[in-house]
Amino acid sequence: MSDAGRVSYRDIGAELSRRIADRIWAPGALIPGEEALAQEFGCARATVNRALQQLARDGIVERKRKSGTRIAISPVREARLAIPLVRQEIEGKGGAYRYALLSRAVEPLPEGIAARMGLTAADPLLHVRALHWADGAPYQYEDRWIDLDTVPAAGEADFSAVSPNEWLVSSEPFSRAEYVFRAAAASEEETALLELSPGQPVFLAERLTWLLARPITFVRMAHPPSHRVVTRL
Amino acid sequence: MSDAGRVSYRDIGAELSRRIADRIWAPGALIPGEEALAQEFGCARATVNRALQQLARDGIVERKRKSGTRIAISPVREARLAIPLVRQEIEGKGGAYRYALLSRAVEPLPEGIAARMGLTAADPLLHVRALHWADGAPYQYEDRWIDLDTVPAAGEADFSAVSPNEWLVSSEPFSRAEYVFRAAAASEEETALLELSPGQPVFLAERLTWLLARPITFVRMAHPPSHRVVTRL
DNA sequence: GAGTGGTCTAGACCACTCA
DNA sequence: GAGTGGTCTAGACCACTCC
Repeated sequence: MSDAGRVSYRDIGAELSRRIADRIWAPGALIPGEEALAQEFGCARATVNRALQQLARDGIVERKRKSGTRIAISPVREARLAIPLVRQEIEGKGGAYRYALLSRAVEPLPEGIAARMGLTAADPLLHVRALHWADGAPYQYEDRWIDLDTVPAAGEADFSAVSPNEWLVSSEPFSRAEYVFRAAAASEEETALLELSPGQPVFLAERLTWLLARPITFVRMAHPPSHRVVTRL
Repeated sequence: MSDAGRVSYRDIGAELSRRIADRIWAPGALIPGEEALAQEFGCARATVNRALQQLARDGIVERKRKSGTRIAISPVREARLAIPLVRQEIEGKGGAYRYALLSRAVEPLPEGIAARMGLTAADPLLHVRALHWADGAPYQYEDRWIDLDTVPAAGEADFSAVSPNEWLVSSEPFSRAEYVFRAAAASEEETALLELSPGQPVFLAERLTWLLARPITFVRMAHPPSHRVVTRL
């Protein structure tokens, strides 16, 4: 037995990727079935299957039963975007993290945010505003609304030491979220808090989180224009 | 045999997720080994393994040989960001797509971009500028540099009918790409082309693509502030 | 050394989809 | 109906890591 020569799903994935890159199989082309590839590589079909499933997850190929596996025409590749806590994000870059609570009050929900959360405007929600610094410079202004019906325990938390970001993650770990990234002109408040010059834009990341069908929190995170969101594929 | 009652890796993933959500296993906790879970669920270890690998990919658990599997303390969940072609992006939303080439010339590479591409400033590269519309409104201004040493065929393409975006995707495989999202004040050119009011910001997506160690292309895509990048997790 | 996850195999049956 | 991928099994051995 050639134990050392055992074929791995990585080997197969690499070889298939090479063939695609080298245009041996052009975009749109149908490639051999799993059985045939297993024979060619001298391995079990399950091993080929695993390699192909990975390529399919990465958007390199498209698979359909009965039809077979094709090279994706336009590689709608998916980027993976890690979304850490602000503190981890800053400390991960070697920066010094500082946090301060700006305000905390139960207030009526503004209409625009109510619509996005699927709630009624003027419903009372917990409104928390906070600022995060990296190395002494303003890094993120956090403007958050929390539904106390869904997360009653948030009513007891005072957020002066632990940011609502971290508090929520550690108390409600498992939920569905939607992120929106966009650019906007900085409001007066944002200009002041982030120490911007007038007219500078902000980078906005807005996150909406649900626990099952109930909204937990909506947060708007404003960053100075030096902010970068980086991803690789 | 209860064929209908066969246990799927999805069932196991769902049940484990439920236990995590219900805090039966708190963040940081060590969960039973694969062997034990396989016995509990009455299935093969491979099935449990597949479920756990998926949870690990999603950042829900962390696995280490010998140590076992733990619930992730802070779910640094990864968002998946689909990166389609501009045309697909627009048509996928039901919009009418239009494209026009603005300019195409071999020019010396500006210093800032040369540094990011790992090239020497003043190297001659193909500079292509183009505009993409959705439903008659400017959607994206594309400002692209292409390394003709790596992609000589681009010298023959005229890009008047097919955007460089689509041409490159369908003719040149790439091995690695890096995206940067950020906000910036619109330049005069961007203000004019995207039909913005003075002082409005733009949303920038910059993409750098390599074939092995060689840079293929750098592109800066500027969108009006109405643009949204949306992702779920 | 020993425990736990990582991977491969050979075979089987199922599920979807095309013709 | 038939072809192709999707999944599960039972068993085996390997690889990493903690002690």
